[in-house]
Parts: sequence; structure tokens; C-alpha cells
Amino acid sequence: MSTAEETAGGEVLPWGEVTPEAARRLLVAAVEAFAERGYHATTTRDIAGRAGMSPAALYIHYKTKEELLHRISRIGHEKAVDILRTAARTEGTATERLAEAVGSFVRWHAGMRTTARVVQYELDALGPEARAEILALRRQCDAEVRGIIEDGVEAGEFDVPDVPGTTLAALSLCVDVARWFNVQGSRTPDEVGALYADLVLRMVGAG
Amino acid sequence: MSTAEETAGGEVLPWGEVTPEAARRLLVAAVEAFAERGYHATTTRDIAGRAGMSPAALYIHYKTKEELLHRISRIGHEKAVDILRTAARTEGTATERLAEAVGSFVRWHAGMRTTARVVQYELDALGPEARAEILALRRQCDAEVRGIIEDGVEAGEFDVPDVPGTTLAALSLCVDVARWFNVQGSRTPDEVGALYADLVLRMVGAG
DNA sequence: GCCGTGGGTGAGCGGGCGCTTAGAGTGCCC
DNA sequence: GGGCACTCTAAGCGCCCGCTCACCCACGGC
Repeated sequence: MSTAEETAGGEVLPWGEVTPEAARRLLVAAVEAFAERGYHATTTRDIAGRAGMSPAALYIHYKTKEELLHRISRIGHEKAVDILRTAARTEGTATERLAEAVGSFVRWHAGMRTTARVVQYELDALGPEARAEILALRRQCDAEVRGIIEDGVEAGEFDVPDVPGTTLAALSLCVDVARWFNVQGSRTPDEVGALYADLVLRMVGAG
Repeated sequence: MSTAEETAGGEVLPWGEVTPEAARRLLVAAVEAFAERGYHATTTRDIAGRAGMSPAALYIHYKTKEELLHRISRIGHEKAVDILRTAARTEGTATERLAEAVGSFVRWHAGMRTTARVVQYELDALGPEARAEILALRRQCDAEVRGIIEDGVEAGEFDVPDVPGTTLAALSLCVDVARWFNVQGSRTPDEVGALYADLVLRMVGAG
């Protein structure tokens, strides 16, 4: 569990664990730049400039531009696994746990939209071994949600003909929030989380 | 309605309307390259090479690399609108029409995965006026689906507390298929289409 | 006061980028 | 057969990329 800070923009930054200060500033700048323009369209000069440093400073803290993406991606995925695992292991019925999992996962994708975009959509820019590491974390996400749904089916709370397919669809729905969510839009992360929790409960035939 | 061809890879190509031949070959090469590596990571030399031409040949048929993306994006979105409109205007109950819309839309995103990826995920690489044109087509997609759901609510077939939100979620679910669908995977486009049609009907409380 | 160390800078290297230009090959109308 | 329009190529321009290198400076130990 990491400490968190709040920026002027209002996003909570879970980058407290990244030290030293200059390395964290560079990483936050990279998240913003990657989210806005994409990894390949972002230059190292742009990242350094946003962090108020010269282009060369980046290479004191990170070996390559790809290492920056790798670090962002790993920290982000670890946070995602953490959110789902926490929801899966709370007390309560499968219905309550699934609603909590979807709600908190969606709130994260909406509230931390810049980070989530990088984490979910720039995976292909990583090299093979880094990508494999991240994919393992994704499989953990899938396993947590599938576990809740299986519990609900066994308890007779849910009616799900295709558990793996429904798990995939539920996660897909949550992840795609990072693509369309707009901070200037009319919905808050909490509202989207509540709506999506309800929709996923309908998908599994709860209630 | 455009003619369609079939490649060795098995994907149906709706690029019959693009002429002359060389321009179509370049466009198909660009779709493959953009889908694999992303717009910014794709070079004009790569596109020309896949089409069996020299880099300069590209500029006889297209003014810039961005014009290629714009053409791909517009044709793809027009096809998407066409699919949803056709489903929305068939005879039948709202339940049947929504199932057909989701099923055919998903089949397109799965079967034409390379095209769909470019169309759905490279929007930000377009300039402002091109992006505005594409966004107008997206709003048409949204309107077609929302129309079906509203019909179902009025007819008492559906139970939907938040029509715009549920429309957004249904489209989001379909679109995200392009991100995760794998031709080597265990599901066919038809199977995913059927699964998703069922899930969306559950979301709107049909049946 | 001197030095070592580690975070920082300005300048720039090698290379690949999007795109242009001059000219060659090809088919078609007269 | 000659002129022309169209398609395509070889060569390369100017630019900016990721990254490196030689050097600078603030600071803690003695």
C-alpha cells in the first residue's frame, strides 16, 4: 500500500513510493505526456521539460524511455490487482463483493484516467519480457473477478452460463472507462462506478 | 454498401470502393501497420514496403500520412454506423433489434479486428477538423443504439434507469472487443457476438 | 579548506523520420 | 510515330529523435 498525494488537477497520485523526488517528478510528467499523446508520440525532451529539467537529466534516473513506461505500467497494474483483491476478500455476499470490485475498479479508471490510459493502452510498446511480466498481473486481475463470480454461482446468487466470458466482459467494461471518461463530462467517477456495478450485477443475473 | 474481398488471412476487406488499385494496396498496408504498431510508431517507409512500393509512391495517392489515417477512420466509422442503422431498422421487437445490433457490431469488431483497432484507438492522432468529423459519426452510432433502448423502454420490454449511461456502456463493451480479441484465441467472432448480445439484453433487463 | 560524490547541464552524435524533386517507364489518343 | 498524362523510383533535404559525454556545482566528512 502506497502513500498518495493530491495535485492541483485533483488526481490522486499513488507515486509516493517513487524516490528520489526528481525521479518521481519525471515519472509523473511521463504519465501525463504518455496519456495525452501516446508513448511513441512523446519525446524525452517533452517529459524532461514538463518536469522542469534538461533532457539529459532523465537518463540519470532511468536507463531508457521504455524503462519509464515499464515502471509506470507495473506500479499501475499492481494497484489494479490490489483494488480487486481487496474487494474480493472483504466480508459479504458475492453480490456485495462483485459490486464493490466493479465500483472501486471503475472509480480508479475514471479518477486516475491518465494513469489508467497509459497502463491499459500502451502495453504493446513494451519489450517482450516486460510485457510478459505485465500480462501476468493482468491474469491476476482476471482471476480475482472470476473467483467472485464462481462464488456467486455456487451460492446460487448468480445465473451465469459462461463464467470466463462474463468475467472478460466485466473487466473489459471497466477498463474501457479509461478510454471515454472525461473529467469535464457530466458524470463523476462515483456515479459511473455505481452505474457499472449495477450493470455488471444485471449481467450475472443477481437480484 | 461496398463490395468486399477476402484475403489469405481470412479477414473480409470492405475497401473495394478505394481506387485505384495502388491506393487500395497502400491503404490496406497502412491498416495492418497501424493496427500492429500504432500510428505514430509506423513509418511511411513501412507502409510503402508492405504494399510493395517505394516510399515516394505513397505521396502520389495521399497528401500525408495523416490523410491515410483519416480515410481509414472515416470508411471504418461509416461501416460501423451502417451496421448499427441496419440492425436498428429491421423488423422486430426492441429485444430482437438490440440483440442483432450488438451481435453484428461485435462480429465486426472481432472479425475486422485490425481495422477496428485503428478506427477506435488512433482517433487522437487526427487533427482537430478530421477528429470532429469522426466524432460526429460516433454520435450517430450512439443515437442508433440509444434509439433501440428507448423503444424497448417505451414498449415495456426493458427496465433501464439510466438510458444514456447504459447506451454508453453497451457501446463501450462492443468497442473494447477490438482491444482484447485474438484470432488465435478460443472464441470465434460469432460466439463472442452471441455472448455479448445476451449480456447486453441482461443489462437492459430484457426477458 | 579540500576533496569526493552524486544530481544536474549544454552541446551534440548518429540515425531515421516525413516528405520532395527530377526524371524514367508506360500506355493511349491522334 | 510523337506528345502527353499518369505512375512510380532513386536520391536526398531538413529536421528532430533517443541518447551520450565532458563538465559543473552544492554539500558532507575530516
